[in-house]
Amino acid sequence: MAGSNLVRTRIAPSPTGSPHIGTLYQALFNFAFAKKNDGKFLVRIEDTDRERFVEGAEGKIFEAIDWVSLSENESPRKGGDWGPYRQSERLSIYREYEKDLLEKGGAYKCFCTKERLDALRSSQAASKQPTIYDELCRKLNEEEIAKNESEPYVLRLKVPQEGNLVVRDEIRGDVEFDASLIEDSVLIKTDGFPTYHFAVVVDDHLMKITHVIRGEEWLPSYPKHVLIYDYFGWEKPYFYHTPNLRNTDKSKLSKRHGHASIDWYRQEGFLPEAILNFLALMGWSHPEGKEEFYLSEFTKLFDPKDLKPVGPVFDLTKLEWLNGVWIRKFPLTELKKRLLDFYKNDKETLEMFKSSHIDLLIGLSQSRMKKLSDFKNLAFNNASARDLTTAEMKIAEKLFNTLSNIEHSDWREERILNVLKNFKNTENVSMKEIYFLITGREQGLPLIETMVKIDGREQILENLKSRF
RNA sequence: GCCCCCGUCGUCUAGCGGUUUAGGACACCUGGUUCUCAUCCAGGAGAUCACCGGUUCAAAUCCGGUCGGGGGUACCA
Repeated sequence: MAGSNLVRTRIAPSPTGSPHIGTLYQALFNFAFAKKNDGKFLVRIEDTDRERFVEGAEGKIFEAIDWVSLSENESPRKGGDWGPYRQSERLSIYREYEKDLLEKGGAYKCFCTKERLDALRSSQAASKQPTIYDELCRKLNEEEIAKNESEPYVLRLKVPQEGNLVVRDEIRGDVEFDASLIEDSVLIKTDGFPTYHFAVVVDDHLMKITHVIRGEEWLPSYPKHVLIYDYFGWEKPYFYHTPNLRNTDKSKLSKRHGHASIDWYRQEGFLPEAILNFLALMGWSHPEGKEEFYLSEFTKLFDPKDLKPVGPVFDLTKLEWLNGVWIRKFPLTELKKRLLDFYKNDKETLEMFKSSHIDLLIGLSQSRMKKLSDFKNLAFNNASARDLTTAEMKIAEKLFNTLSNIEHSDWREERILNVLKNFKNTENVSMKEIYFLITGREQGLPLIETMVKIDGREQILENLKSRF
């Protein structure tokens, strides 16, 4: 490819809001494939839309990339040989290639005003056949080009008026388009900024991208990109159009219907490992049918051509399960680190981490957490779920008396267990009820261990007494 | 409307013409372990492979059509 066998991939996010989970999805594939081939993975910021530009959004994209450890080799922040990596800083480059394209006959200047364009486009014939509209427009502009030379214009791609355009997608095979149905798209806007179509091609070529792995929403405009490559006489990279992640109602994963923002997953206490693992399972499957694997393993196995073209529904329930799997997989020290980081802005909870029992609490919570956010409630919430009924109060009082009979020095696990079992039989109550009486909760950390190692005799007795 | 892509349990998927009574995972249900819950273990239910037609001795697997879903149709990406 392009005079070198070094694989180079990229993601090209737009700084238009909080980073989207779909960006991570693309990043994962591009990162993995580059790594597999000892290539380079880069991040290019596509900030050509000044209307939708959001200050600070770029920083959040990199924050997300760092969070999941999909670190890039080249980018605006890391630099590289083929920068700048921000499109807004490449305007002069596009201008240069505009001239080139014009000379090669691949594009033309269009001086049409918005009004004239709308009129052309809305004519009945043109609305069905862009070719007609394009033809009119080309003719008008040819006549006017000399006298309008100083007026603002738009650069438009010259799409053939007839014939088929066949493009190759490495996942689906050849895809055929009718050229007469493709509009002469705008390549450079009046504000001097390029549109996506022009900028991607120029940049991917200049940045020596060998494999373009991008969302399937680009498939319909793919022939335009190919046209540009061909006009320039450039070698094309391989293209893979990945399926889009879907909401439960099958629509494209959006902020409206689902959880599209990476921030949300982070705030909920999902682990980067689990998210990546889960994302890898969308459209791809492990050759041995494994469900849980490390990024490093995925990186060795992944080939974008194995991707399924079907848009997968993003199933939060399975992600939660997988997150639990990863939480259980961690050694205690690692889990503690993650927890500490997760609660770093929650002063009150952070204070609780100073408890001398913290390691025990984490250990006991580990198999009971699906998300890091579950820990707080599991380990530190002592509030009763509800008040006791009068019948329960009677039993609670008996239980209190029974427990009180255990001497402080005898407050050991096996002793308590025996007493409780005995109580259960004589009073004909279930262990579940006893658990509730003592803890005030329907479920939670193991009862006896917490009674001995965490709360202690006095605390338990005091709590129990307050309930009746 | 037009163009393009897609269509296996509710969801993620295996399957690439015969080894398939279509396999695994999540979720769900049952049982076991257990001081509650969870973990863990064992088992169960769940898909006429969207539908119709064709090719073939043989089709979830190949072809065509229909329907359904998604995406695109911007001086947004």
